[in-house]
Formats: sequence, C-alpha cells, structure tokens
Amino acid sequence: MKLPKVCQILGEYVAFDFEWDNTTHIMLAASFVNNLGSKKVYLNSHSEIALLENIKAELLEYSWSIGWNSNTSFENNNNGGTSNGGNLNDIANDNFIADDVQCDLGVLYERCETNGIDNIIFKSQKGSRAYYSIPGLYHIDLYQVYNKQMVQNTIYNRAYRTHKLDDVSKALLRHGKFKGLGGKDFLKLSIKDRKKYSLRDSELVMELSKHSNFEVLDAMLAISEITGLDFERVCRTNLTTWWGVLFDQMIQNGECPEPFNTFDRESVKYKGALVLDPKQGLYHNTVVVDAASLYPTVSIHSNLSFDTVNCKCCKNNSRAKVKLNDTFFKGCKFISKNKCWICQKREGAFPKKLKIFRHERLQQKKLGNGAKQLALKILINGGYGVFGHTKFSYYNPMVAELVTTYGRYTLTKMQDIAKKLGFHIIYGDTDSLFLNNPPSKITLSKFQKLCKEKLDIENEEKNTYNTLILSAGKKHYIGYENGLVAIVGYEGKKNDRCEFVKETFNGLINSIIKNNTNPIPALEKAMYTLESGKVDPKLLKKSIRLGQNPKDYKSQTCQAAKIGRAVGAKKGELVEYFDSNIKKTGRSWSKNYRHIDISKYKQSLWNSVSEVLEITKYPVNELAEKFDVRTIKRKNNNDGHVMQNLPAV
DNA sequence: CGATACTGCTTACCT
DNA sequence: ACAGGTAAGCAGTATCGC
Repeated sequence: MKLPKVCQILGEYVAFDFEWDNTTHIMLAASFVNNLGSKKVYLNSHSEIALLENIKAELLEYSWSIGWNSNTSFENNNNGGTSNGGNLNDIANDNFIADDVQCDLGVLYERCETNGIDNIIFKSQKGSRAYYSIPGLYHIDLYQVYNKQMVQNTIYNRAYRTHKLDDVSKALLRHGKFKGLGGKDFLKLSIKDRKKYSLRDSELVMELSKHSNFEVLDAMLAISEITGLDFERVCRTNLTTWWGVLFDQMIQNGECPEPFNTFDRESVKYKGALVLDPKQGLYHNTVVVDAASLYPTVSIHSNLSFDTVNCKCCKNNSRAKVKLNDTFFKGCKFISKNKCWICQKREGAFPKKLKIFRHERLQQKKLGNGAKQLALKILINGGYGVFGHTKFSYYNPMVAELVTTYGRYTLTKMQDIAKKLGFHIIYGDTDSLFLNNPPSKITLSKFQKLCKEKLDIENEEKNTYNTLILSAGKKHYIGYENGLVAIVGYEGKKNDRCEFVKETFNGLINSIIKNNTNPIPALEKAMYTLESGKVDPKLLKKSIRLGQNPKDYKSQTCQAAKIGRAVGAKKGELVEYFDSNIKKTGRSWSKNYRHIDISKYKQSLWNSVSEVLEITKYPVNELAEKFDVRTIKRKNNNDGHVMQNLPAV
C-alpha cells in the first residue's frame, strides 16, 4: 500500500497516555508507543518527580506526538449551580466544586508546577477552556479529530456512539481498553497489569492514528493544503474555521466583496427540507431515485452566497428576483417573495469555490488520491450548513434558507416530472423519490433525462427494492434488495433500545422479508421467554448517552438527568439501566436487574413490531390481546391507498 | 378520581 | 462550533367522563 503523505510530515512520532489520581491529580503512570513499535511504560514507584522527568525527557525526543483528550481541558466552574466564570476567589473557596475535565498535558503542567520543577508545557486559557502545548514541538489530540462531526458522518458512518477511546477503538479496531477496565480501576491492579493497562491506551491511540492507512490524518492534511491552515490547527478546528479562512482569502485576493448583510446571531431556525408523506404499505419492485448532491448543486445553479443574496447592485433589477411560486416561501423565516434577490453581475464566492472543488475532486479521484478527494467531499458537503451556523463568521441564514428552498423546489419539480411519466410516488425525503412499479427501464431513463434537461439535476438510481415495507411515519422503512435487508429508522436499530428488543425485531423482519416464513412463532417465543424471566439481563440493559452534565439539564426530571446524577456520569458518557416498575420500586428505572419490569419490555417489543405486522396483514389486535399489551394508535395518512401484493406467507 | 390528551424535553435517527 | 425534519419515550399537567 502506498505510504500516505501525512507520514512524511509526522516522521517518527509517539503516542502517549498518562494515568493520574482522579482527586489529587498525582501522576501515576505514563506510556509511550512510537510508530516504529518501540514501547515504554513509566510508573510512579518511588517518586512522582522522577516520573515527571521521564515523561518530559520522552516527549522531547519527538517533534510530533499524539494523544487522546490530551491538550484541552474544560473547567465547568459551577458553584451551587451559578456559573460565574470561575475566578480565583472561587477556587480558594473550600466549597468550590471543580467539575472539570482534565487532559494529559494539563495534568503534566499542573504537577510540574506543584512539584516546583521545570515545565515544558505552555498553558493558554480562553474562557473556561485551557489549551496546553509543548513549545517548539507539534502535538495532535486525536480525540479532537475523531470527535469531529464530519469525520464521524462522512468517514466512519456513525460507527462509534461515544467519543471515548474505548468506544472508538472497539468500533474501528475491534478491540478496546485493557480488560475493559476504566481509569478508576488503575490502582487496584498489580504492577504488571498497571503497565499493561497504561500501555494499551497508547497502543490504541497509535493504532487509531494509523487506521485504514492513515485515512483521517491524511484527509486532515489534505484540508490543510486546501485551506492553507497549519496541519496541527486543522486537527483541532472544524468546518466553520475552514470555510471561514477560504472566504477570508477570497476577500483578500479581491475575488469577492466583504459580506454586506448582517444578522442577529440568535439562532432562529430556518425552514429546511421537504419530506413527503409516505403511503404506508407493502410493495414489490420499488426504485429509489436520488438527486446527486442536491444542495451544492442548487447553490451553484442559483448562485447562492453571502456576497450575492440581497446585493447592493441588483436591488431594482427585476431579473434578480427569486422567481419561485408563493408556496415555496411558506413557513420561511428569513426570505420572502418580494424581499430577496440574487446578484446578476457577479458569481458568488461560495458557488465559485464549490465549482473548483467539484472539478478538483473529479481529478483527484482519477489520480487515485483518496485523501484529497475525501477532504474535498467534506468541504463540499459541509459548505451549505455553515451558513446556518450562528458562530460562522459569514453566517447568513438567507443563503441557508434559499438553499433549502431551491431544494424543496427541485424535489417538487422532480415529482411533477415523475407523475407525468406515470410513476407512482410513494415516498420521498429531501432529495429522493420512491417510485413504485416503474412503468419501464425506458421511462426511468426518460425521467432522468427530463430532470437533467429541465432542472439540470443528475438523478441516480440509488436502490431497487424487491420488497419494501413503508411505514406511515416518515423516515422509517425496510427495504430488501439483492439478499440484503436495509432497516432504516426503525427502533430495531436504535442505540437506546435494549438488545433483546432489537434482536427480536431484526429476526422478525428477516423472517418476513427475506426468508418468507411466519414470524409469529418466534415472536410468541420471545414474549414467553420475557414473561418467564429467562432472558439474560444483559440483553435487557438500556443505555442513553448524556447530552449534558446531569446538573445542566433544563428538565431535571428527565431520565438522563436523574440516572446521570445517580451514577455520577458526565456529558458524553453512556448510562445503563433497566426499566423498572415505579409502583414497586419507587423509580421507573433501576441498576438492579431484580427490579426489571417485564411488562414494559413486552410493550416496548410490541411497539417496535406491531406496525410491520399490521402492514403485512397479521392479526394485530388478536395478537396484542394474546400478549397482553396495549395496541398503539398511529396516525394514518394513507390517502385511501389500496394495499397491493399481499405477503406470501 | 382515574384515564386520557396534550406539551416539553430528550435521544437517536434520516438526508 | 455544519443544517433542519422526524419519531418515540418519559414526566408532568390539563382535561374529560364517571
């Protein structure tokens, strides 16, 4: 395999990980793994100072080092719930609770200061955030790279749920921390195991940096080349920074003017995509067509940019008016029919860049430069969203809302074209149409041709489902194509549901859609096993990811806040629990498997499977009675759609 | 009084 | 420190029928 470009930059580099005492912050251990395989562990066996000196000496050996959660700490200075910026008086106060998140270099800095020895770390503070660096040397906090939204979505397809080293490693490398232990267990280990534990973390960081032939770091380097930002800086910044400097440069080069519209930065939501009402049912032979990169395309077609929308020069030019039907402005927050126009004299900075990036991406694909094309994809796909982000220096919700509005217009026109050709549209979301029983392959290519001619939109045939179960609710369907079952949106794949429900749901779907067998016996068995209490509690464990620190929740009564508080979990962590009966245990949840409330699990299982059974014509009312569960009312927006092709069961 | 409907908050998902 | 649209679950509260 070709050695990626980023390896030339990094040269010989080291991954490290430190262990420290949670309350005193006394350094306990440090491990170092370099990219050539050399491994070292230092323990605090007789003196912390000796350990600190070893750490410093080791770090100074390399011009590049990488860590996990290693260079940024957040001080959550909450004293009795009121945040006051955490001034020194508070820290001196004995009652002050520093609920802070520490990083490796921060602890190293702090311990060197406390022990009164030379410090090689430089600390800079910005509000509640402290950033640590080693002057003269480069460092990458890999956590910040894997934490990026666009890395998770574009590269890893949401493979990891939390951003902890253990979770990311398990998802990508298929193995996690030493014996699955956490930092709290460290001092309980034998000396030998402490070494292994510490070393494992550095090994994982090193492996993640190399994962998939340096895929992520190489893409970050490519973004650094495209934007001109330092590689190190790209690793710790995001889309708003990248698009920001791209536009800054264009202004400096005289390629575009400065923004002339200003907006309140009060994050008012603007109108987004069009989602069609699904026609609930079971279908055979459905084609899904998909408008290729809709938002970048409409941005280019309609010249949408911060320097073209409501420009100074075309205010009275009737040709500049946005010529869309009134209905497309309905519900819009920032644009209206007679109050917005688009520059006719100049090509906007955003479409200009998008065109260059698109062209460049094609070239790089041909050259086999995976990293560069990935970097360009990230920039192209993330370009529209930044205009709707209040912290973006070129924030312009009019641009964002015009993009979605032209998107809705395009999908609407696509429907018109499809209908005229005799297609039966059963669903569609943002840029896609689900066409049932397409008249023929020829009509399909006619559809594509007309979309190209009338809308200048490329339509791809994304899927051809032999069987499709379409829910009455949006964003839920199950497709079967070439022996593969795609479960989209359903509870059977949602991460906060218990394994048992997910497994039973998936089994039932496979039985119906793939194996053409009667799913009821297996469902009956699942219900019976639940009732008899014979299900492994592990399979009934539910988990939620905390979006906040427990004390920060607006709703202090919500499950996440209550459970999080009870178990001392922090933002970003998973809390696990069982559903329990509030009348018997006083709480609707419990950590104790003996408190499991079976009827809740039965209901949850039923809620997951009942609609699919209904669509495939199983007697749901009868079954609900048999299983002793409530039938649930669902909205029905069938528009009198007549079910066709009854299941072959 | 208890069941039911509605609301707000939250997570997780889709494009 | 890219976006909005959507379903579903929980907890609390208003509302309805008895």
